[in-house]
Amino acid sequence: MTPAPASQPPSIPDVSEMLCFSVYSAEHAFTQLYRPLLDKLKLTYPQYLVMVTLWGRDGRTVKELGGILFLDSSTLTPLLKRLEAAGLVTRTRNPKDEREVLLHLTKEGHALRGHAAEIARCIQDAVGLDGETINAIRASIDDIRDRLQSVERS
Amino acid sequence: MTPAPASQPPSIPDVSEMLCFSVYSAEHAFTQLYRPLLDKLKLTYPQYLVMVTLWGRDGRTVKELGGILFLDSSTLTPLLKRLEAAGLVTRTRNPKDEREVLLHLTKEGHALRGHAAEIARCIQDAVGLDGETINAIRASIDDIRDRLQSVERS
DNA sequence: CATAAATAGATCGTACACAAATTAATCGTA
DNA sequence: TACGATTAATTTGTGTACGATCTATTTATG
Repeated sequence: MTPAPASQPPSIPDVSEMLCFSVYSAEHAFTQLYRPLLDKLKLTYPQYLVMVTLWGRDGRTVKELGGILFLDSSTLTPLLKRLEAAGLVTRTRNPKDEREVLLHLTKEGHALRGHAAEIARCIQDAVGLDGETINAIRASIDDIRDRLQSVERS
Repeated sequence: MTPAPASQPPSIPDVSEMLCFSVYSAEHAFTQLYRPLLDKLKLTYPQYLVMVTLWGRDGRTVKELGGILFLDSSTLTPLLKRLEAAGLVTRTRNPKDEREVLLHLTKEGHALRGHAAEIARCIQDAVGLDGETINAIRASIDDIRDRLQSVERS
């Protein structure tokens, strides 16, 4: 007597064999690895991504930032208010178009950049793969993301 | 005359060139693609992952489920209570060890499995890559996840 | 067998993440 | 130029996520 009839009608793959779960769990692993490193800077991982974007270029609008990070303003507004409260960024309305909010790094915000470079090195070491290999994997993942996004829009 | 002095002291890569961001944004893209499909089942994406795990095998503890999905009880308890309230799972203390909570699918929980198979097909189509290619990428991502996790533990 | 240590869940506080609704400013077109 | 449509950001409500803490139960050790 078998303990259970193997599996009901439509067979669903094991969660560990699903691509979406690989991505989901890898995302968790990155977040967990970043957490103790970012704690020293009093930044969360999404806040860090925002800071990286602003270190690249200052004076962007919330909309532009959201376009880069694929985040909506309802996520960014409270996050940016926390960064403002922490003294890392300023949020000012664009005088040319009062609908827009311009984001600028403060002196303290710029100063964090140095520590962030160390963190990037830590993460590189943790992944432990050469740049060539990482770029190839990154290209694959970006390809999948773009495919998913093009379906979303259709 | 260059428009800006290239970059301040330590150079941080563009966010779009960071592996962690690829994973982060791909995760978003999956969530966004799943959302309208799962809305029909009144499930969120993390709830769906829990259901997939339970469709694979019933009667697990919260601990076991968390081990598979890399989630802890403070995330799973409220999520499972919502699934219970939706009539999809039951949560009962293990009489053999009252510390544990056993998770079982209800008839309604089992019934959803059929719809889920359709969703899996939709996602496959969205990715639009053959199984061979997907498996290779999945292996790469899982490898990175495992590397990150082994560093976390050390 | 009594009590300390370990374990499994649950609770609480903080911070994303997003849909839907709201407010304010700008644009398009008659 | 008036005014409806569009746009940018904010607010609100729901649902993850997780660290820290707490409770209840089981296990280990004297």
